[in-house]
Order: sequence, then structure tokens, then C-alpha cells
Amino acid sequence: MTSLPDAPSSSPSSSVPIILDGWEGDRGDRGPGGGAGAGRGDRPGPDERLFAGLNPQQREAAEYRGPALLIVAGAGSGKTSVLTRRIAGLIESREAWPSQILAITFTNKAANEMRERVEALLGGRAQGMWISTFHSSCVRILRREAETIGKTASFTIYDSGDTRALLKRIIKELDADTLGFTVAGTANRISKLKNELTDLETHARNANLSDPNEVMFLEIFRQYTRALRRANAFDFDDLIAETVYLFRAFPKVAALYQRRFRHILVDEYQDTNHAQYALIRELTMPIAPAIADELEAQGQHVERMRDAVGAIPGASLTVVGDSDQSIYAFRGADIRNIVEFERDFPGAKVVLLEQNYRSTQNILSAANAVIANNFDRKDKRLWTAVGDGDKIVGYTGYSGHDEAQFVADEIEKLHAAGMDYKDIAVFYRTNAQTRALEEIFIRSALPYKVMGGTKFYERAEIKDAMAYLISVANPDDILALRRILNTPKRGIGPATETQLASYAEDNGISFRDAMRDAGSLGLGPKVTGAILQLSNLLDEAAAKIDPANPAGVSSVPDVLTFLLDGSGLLEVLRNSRDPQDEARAENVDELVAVTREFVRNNPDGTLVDFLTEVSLVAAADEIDDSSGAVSLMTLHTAKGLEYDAVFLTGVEEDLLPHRMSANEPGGPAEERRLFYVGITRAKKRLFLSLAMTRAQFGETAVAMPSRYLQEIPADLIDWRQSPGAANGRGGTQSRALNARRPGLGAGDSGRWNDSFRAGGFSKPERPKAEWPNRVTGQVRDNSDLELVPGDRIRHTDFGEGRVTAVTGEGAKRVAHVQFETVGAKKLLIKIAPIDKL
DNA sequence: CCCACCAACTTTTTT
DNA sequence: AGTTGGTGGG
Repeated sequence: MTSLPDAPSSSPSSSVPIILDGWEGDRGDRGPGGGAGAGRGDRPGPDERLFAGLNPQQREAAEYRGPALLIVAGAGSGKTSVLTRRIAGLIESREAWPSQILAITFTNKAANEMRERVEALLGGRAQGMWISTFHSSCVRILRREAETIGKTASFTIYDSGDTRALLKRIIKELDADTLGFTVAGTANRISKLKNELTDLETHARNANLSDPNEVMFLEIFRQYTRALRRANAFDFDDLIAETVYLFRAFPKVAALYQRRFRHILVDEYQDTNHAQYALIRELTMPIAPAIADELEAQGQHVERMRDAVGAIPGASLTVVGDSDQSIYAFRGADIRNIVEFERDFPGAKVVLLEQNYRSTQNILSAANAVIANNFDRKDKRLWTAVGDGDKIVGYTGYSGHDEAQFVADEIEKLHAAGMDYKDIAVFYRTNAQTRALEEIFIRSALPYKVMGGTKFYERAEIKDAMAYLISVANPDDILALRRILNTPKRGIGPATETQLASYAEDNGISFRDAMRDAGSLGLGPKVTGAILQLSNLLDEAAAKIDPANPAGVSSVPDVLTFLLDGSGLLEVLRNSRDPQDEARAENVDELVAVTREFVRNNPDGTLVDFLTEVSLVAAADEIDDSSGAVSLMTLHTAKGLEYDAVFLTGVEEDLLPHRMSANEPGGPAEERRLFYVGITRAKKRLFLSLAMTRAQFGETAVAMPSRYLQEIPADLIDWRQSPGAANGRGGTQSRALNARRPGLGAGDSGRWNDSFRAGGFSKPERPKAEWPNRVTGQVRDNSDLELVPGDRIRHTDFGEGRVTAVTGEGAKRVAHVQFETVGAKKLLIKIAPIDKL
């Protein structure tokens, strides 16, 4: 830890930097150099301290100066080190002020990490630097410039759930479902259009109006757009697209940012979509002499930046990416952005980083072999100097639960051998796969944390509480108002809601004003009173955060508590007899704690800042490195992370590659990249597992080994139980890797089967009859079971064993048991299927 | 307007 | 399997 007397080291680097700051730290043209055009000559000599430890390619990437630089960074090649040193070098050498740097990362977590590392390199001098995600950066710009495009700075950000809710209303109102419109499909289509920067009018012009389907879609799109505008809201895709439109429509506004950001760095460039690409293009555009004149007339310091003809040259652009890790095509990511970078930015310098500092050679060889099957790629081979390491371990379970048990057992072995839980991760393709894993992990008393999935902020009770806050911050947000109108129940049903809406429509007032005027609607006294009470509550809360309030502005937790008390939301949950409501009340309490934490990290943070932060949290942001738990996540969430040991589960056909990807062009290749990303997260140990049968929709379906398994040289995998060996249950299907599968000729597949058999596998350790799907459906409560070391017990799956120790308290009491047949296990006493003998 | 019961659908990945 | 949405009686 560096400690400088002048550095406010208490800076909340762990929180997302979203405060609407001024242009502090920006010293305009008195700044060092002009950015891109600055020559090397007037720069102090290279700082050996900064670049120590970099290999020649890394160093070149960190030190190169020019208008455009593409760093092709293979997995684990130290690109974050390069980026942070590049930024630190620019500042250290006084080529740029911190405020002239814009660094875009994929997640907030990556942004925070980068900020911390830059600060560590510079001893804290990173104030004014923008290091954030595309979405966070755009929100900052849009809030600043909201009035220019007819919004207010307190606009709401609609997440995909909000978008779906809104579309559902519209589709229902238009009876569009009879034409085959689904919420998901429509949302997807609109999202695609926005990512392609096709706005409503453009799309309407090109639409085929003789197709009733097209006409209906246009109508939905139109109503959706209008609803967003009226609600003073943007959806996720708008954040990027609207910023681009803003820059294109208002060159003077664009010039402010073009002038400010002289060095733009973009991480994970292979996953940018067209809108993000366009945004980068706008930001790196030179400023025309006439606009520069205007900036100067406004008192902006620009004269030292201008070139011979009076223009301000475009910012310098650095992008980092690896087309082999492009896994977001489904979201509009366009691999061409990185493949055609040299064409888009003529004169661009390209640096390749191929040395891997993360994984063992065995892991890298497997990764290289897999990705080599994607044909239209630049060949690139990762290598490492650390040696072969352990073999990859493979396992084929009889069921998803058996597979999960294998994972749990191996994790315990690793832990016993000294590996921290937090250095272990379990990956899967779909969130649904967490169920079996969680059931087994809970039973095994294995500490774990699920990243993403059903997120905290997606829970109904949290969305309810948030809707109260949103209604206060943005009274135009009808979606939020509708949500809280009858939550908790206060007798305001759909009929009343419709009356309020049409009253607002008829009188040309907002829904919120209609609520204030509920007395003139001629509703029953009880309903009228309920509406007015809610309306007053919101008004009082709004007064509490009004900057003009002489009593001062209340903090976010105070406003939230006020709303929770006034609405009775929390009280209703507490008094409910539904046992799940207890947990919901705890979640709401947790939200209050979150707001407290927010205020601690952002003393000047406003309610809008808080809402922004919440809207933009990603699955990967939740990862807390200090927690001593195993991390469970999807392969997508895993991107950019690394772990000592990685378990890649469900390596089966229809799961990886996923069934849904089969029809999509480039689907199988993208799924292969996903597999590649998963493999390359592992530093020391890699485990690949699959199951013979997998439960889905309550039915148990037969699963086949993934085609990608064949692509790994057989001698790299040590199969504890190979797909070829673990057949027999039911006997109708061959488990072997050459089992009939579309798209694979029978000719070459026997070889694979043989190699798996030759690869050696031990006999199944346990009698299979004990296994199939016995885990679910057993509700037990052993809270009263008293166990002491020495007791003998019987477990429904593991047989008999002796208790060696008991740890933990209350509901979390854990028995350490030495079983006769399966060895040592840890069991959560409360729910383990055990009996004392 | 509220609640209880039954039918249908879910699961691809996410800022 | 579990949740969500629709329907019908109170």
C-alpha cells in the first residue's frame, strides 16, 4: 500500500465512480502535451520502475505512441498490466492529465480493479480519470446533457426486466400475441435495432408496409419508444445509442468530450457492438476548426491543442481484445470491429501478446487444440514458461447430482491440500444448472457463492422498494408508479389504475398529477384516501431530497426508511404468515444496508447516483475476493477472471454447445469460444465434467458428451470415469463419445472412443444404483439431532460412518464424518439425510 | 378487489 | 420442479 501524505487514500475505490462530478482536475490546454500528436522527444526518459517486469511485446504495447494501437492479447497474457502501465506512463511522463484519460472496461469490477492498479502505480494521482463501463460513461454524459435531448437529469434506466414489463403491456393492449409476437422476441428485435443504431424512423422508412407483421412490430416499437420518452426513461441500449445520436446531432456537445478525452482505451474490444464502435468513432474524431473556434470563444482552453489549420486532432485510441474470446455476438457484438481495426484506423499499430502467465502448459494445449477448430481465425498459439502441470481431470456422472457430488468431493480434496475456497470456481453454461450444484454443496457444507443468476436487485420485494425510490426521483416514471400503486395492498386495483390513467390522458396531465388530484375522480372514499395518502408520502419524500429544502437534504437511507415506514411495505412482510416473507423482509433490510454502504462510499452521492449504480451492476461486479467461498457462475460471467482451480461442468451436447445455438449462424463457433474462455480461466487445475442424464423441466433426459471434448488431445485428460465407460444404466444408449450425433461421420469417431478407453479410467467408485436423482424431494430437519465425535451414523447415499468432529453453530452445525466406503465428508447436520445408529 | 386453485411454461448467455 | 398467470367464487 502506498501512502502519500497528500493522497486522500480513503477514496472509495471499491464503489462505482458515478458521481456527477464537474470537470475537476481538468486543466485544459495548460495540460502537458496535446495527446495523440505529442512526440516522444519532450517526454522524460522512460520510467524503468513502471515498466519493470514486462516482456518486450508488453513493453512495446505500453510505450507505443500514435493515433491508434491494437493490442491482440491472448488469454492470460497480462493485458491489464499493460493497460495500467500505459495509463500510468502517460501521466508520469506528463503527456496527459488524468482527466484526459477515458478507459472503458466490460464490467464495473474490472473498472475498479484497473483504477486501483493505476492509483497504486501513480501513488493516488488518478482523480478525474474516467475508468468505467460503456454504460456508466454514457449515463454520465447523458445526465450532464439531458436537457439538450429533452430529458431531465433524473431519468430512469430501464433494465431488461422493466423493458419486458413494458412490452408485455403494449403487446397485450395491441393484441399482438395473436400475430405471434412474444415479449422476449420483440425485446430482442428492438435491442438489435438499437445496437445497430437503427432508430424508429429509419426502420419505418425501410419497412415493408404490406406485411401486417411488420406493421404491427412498428406499432409496438412506436408505442414502446413513446412510453420511454413519456416516462423520462432510457433502456440499456438507449444509453449507448442516444449518446451517439447526441454527439451526431450536436457537434458542439461532442466537441466538449472530444477535447477532453485525449487518450481513449477500450478493453474487451472484441465484444463491442456497432453502437459502441460508433461511440468510440465519435469520441476520437478531430474537431473542425470552426467548432474549435467556438470552444475557444466559450472560454475553453484549446489553442495549444490546435494544429496548423486550426483543427484539434482526434484522440489517441488504444483497444485491447482477443477475437477468440468473443462470446457476445448474441448481444450484437461484432467481431469485425476488432478484425477490421487496421482498416478502420489506417496507420494503426498492432502488437501481439502470446505469452501466457496464467495457466500450465497442459491447460493451454487443451485450449489451443479446441480453438484451432474455429477456421476463420488468425492463428495464435499461447505458450507458457511454467511447465506442464497436472493433467486435466475428467469425470462423467450418472446424473447432474452425481456430477455435483464429484465437484464437491474434489473441491474438498483441494481444500484439504491447502487451496483456498476463494481460489476455486465452478462454471456452467446455463443458470438452471446451479440447482443440483447448490443442493449438493449445501449438504456438503461447502461454502459457495452464486454470481449473477437471480440477482438481488431482481427480487420482487427489492424492485418494489426501488420503485418507491424511483417514483420520488423521477415522477414521470409510470412503470415505477404503477408498481407501487397497490404494493403493499391498499385496495387500488387495475380498474382504478385505468381510471387514473385516462383521467391523466383526458386532462393532459401526468399520471402523478392525476394521483394528486384523485379527489376529483369520483372514486370511492376509501380508494381516494389510499391514493392521496400514497401521493402525499411521495411528495414528502421528494421534499426531503429537494436541494432547495431549507432543512437540508436527507440521505438515501433516510429517504428509503421514510418510504418503507410510510408505505408499510416492510411491516406487511414482517406480519405475513407466508414463511417466505420473512426472507423478503430481510432482503429489504439488506437494501437499507446497501444504501448505508453507498452513502459511506459516496458521501455526496444523491438518490439519482444510487439508482444509477444499482441499474448498472453486473453479475461479475458482485464478486467479493475476500469471501472464503467457492464461486459459481456462468461461462459468460467468467470472462476476464482467473482461478487456481476451475470446474467446467455440463460439457454435454445441447448444453455446451447449447441447443439454442444450433440454428444461429456462427453459433457452434461461438459456443466453442465459450468453452475456450472457460478452459483458459484455470491457472493450475482444470476439471471437466458431464452427466449421463440431466433433469430439465422436471423430466430426466439423456445427455451426450459434448463434441468439444473430442477436440482435446486424449493424453491431456485423466478420466476418472470416462463417457465411454460410464454406460449401462438403461442400456439403450451408448455413452461413448462416438454415439450417434448429427453432423459427425461415423468413420472417424471410433478412434475417439478408443482413445477414451485407452486413456484409462477407474471403475465407478460407488454402486450406481444408489445415485439416480435421489437428492431432491427430501425435506428433512435434523436441527434436534445431537452428534458428538465418535457417534456412528448412517447416510442414505454414503452408508455408515463415524463422526470425527462437529463444528459450527445452530442451523449451520457441520458434522465431519469418516465413511467406510466413500471416505471423509462434511455434512450440514440440519439437512443431511442421516440417522444416528 | 382479493384470494385460492389450476394450467402452462420454463432454460442461453447479459450490459 | 417450480413459478407465473389466468380464472372463478367470495
